[in-house]
Amino acid sequence: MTRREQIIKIAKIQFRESGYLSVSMRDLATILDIKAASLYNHITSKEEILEEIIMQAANYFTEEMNVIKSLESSSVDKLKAVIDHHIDITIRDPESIAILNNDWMYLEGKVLREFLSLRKAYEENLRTIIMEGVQKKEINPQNVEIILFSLLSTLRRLHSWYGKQNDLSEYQLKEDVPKILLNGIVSST
Amino acid sequence: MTRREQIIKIAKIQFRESGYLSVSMRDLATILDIKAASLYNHITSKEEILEEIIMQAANYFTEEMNVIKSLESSSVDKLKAVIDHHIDITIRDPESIAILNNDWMYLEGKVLREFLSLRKAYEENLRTIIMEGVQKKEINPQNVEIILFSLLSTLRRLHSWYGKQNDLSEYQLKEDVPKILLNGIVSST
DNA sequence: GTCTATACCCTGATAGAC
DNA sequence: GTCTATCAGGGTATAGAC
Repeated sequence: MTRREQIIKIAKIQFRESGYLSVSMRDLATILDIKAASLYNHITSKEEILEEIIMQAANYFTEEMNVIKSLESSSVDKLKAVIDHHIDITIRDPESIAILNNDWMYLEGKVLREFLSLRKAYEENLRTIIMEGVQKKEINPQNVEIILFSLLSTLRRLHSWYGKQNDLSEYQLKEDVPKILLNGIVSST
Repeated sequence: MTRREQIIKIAKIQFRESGYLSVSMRDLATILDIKAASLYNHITSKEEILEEIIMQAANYFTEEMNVIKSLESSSVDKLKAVIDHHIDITIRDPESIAILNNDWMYLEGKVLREFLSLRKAYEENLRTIIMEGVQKKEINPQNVEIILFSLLSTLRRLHSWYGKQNDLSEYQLKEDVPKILLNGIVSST
């Protein structure tokens, strides 16, 4: 692992734990047992670290959404694929997901605009899936925006309930989250 | 309105917009058209402002939960009451809710411990309501932790979809959010 | 109650020796 | 590639005049 990769690995852990603004370059350097100035031989700025972490995750979401869009499945199966994908990436890389969701607003300029564009496109694609499901009567004819909001709110916070102590297990996430999101809570009998 | 109340009112708006750490005392002072030093005649520290905003909201949640606990209703009606209450307070005071959910980790010492204690008790009470609902077969026999997580994730992010432009309306929140959270998305016909 | 002036600390980042 | 030394700027907060 290169020094650069080490820096980003440590930054992921620290940013997730304390937030981007609360972690200083000196903090990162101390953990790596070097001086803060030495970090700048491997990265050009603190923000560059944030950009790399967030945009890598954002691009991954975009790619997966493009795959799901082109599936020839029912709308509910597409929704299920979106949910499964969120769960998978949350289990595999909870730090990146936490940072993407908590600290994206500290991106600047062109990168911020690019991030917002990807995010908007992702939401728009998910909205389309839901709308088609309503049209085909696979999905209850309720407010599409609320369904979108409720789904994304839960999926985007998965990281905060996974990967620490006495939290949800991988099995629980994969088995029960899709059921509850799609089928609801209240018994229909 | 006293100067102190003015300071807290401005702080609520700014903290919600930019985050606690990104708003400086100089920022608050500039908006009030005074110098930063003058703020300290009305408050003792920046953190005191945060504490007042968050603990007021947290105590309010606690009081409401105590009312709901003692209702003689079905578990589903209690859940509905919890959801309605979140929606009401989000509509009435979105700034406080946003700050509570985004910036509670910047509380320190005794106040932080008090906050975490209230939060834990709130979750425990909600967990009990869900468990009783499962026992009485009002609620689907699925993982209680997942139901709790999914519900709280959505309710705690309501503020981010309300109160800016082209977002959810008050009517949409009150009408559709409870339905979707309780009854799910997928058509059961 | 507000001001000016300032103390003190921490931040991201750079220059240049080794 | 890491170091020491340092800079410029921003942060919270205080002292004391008015």
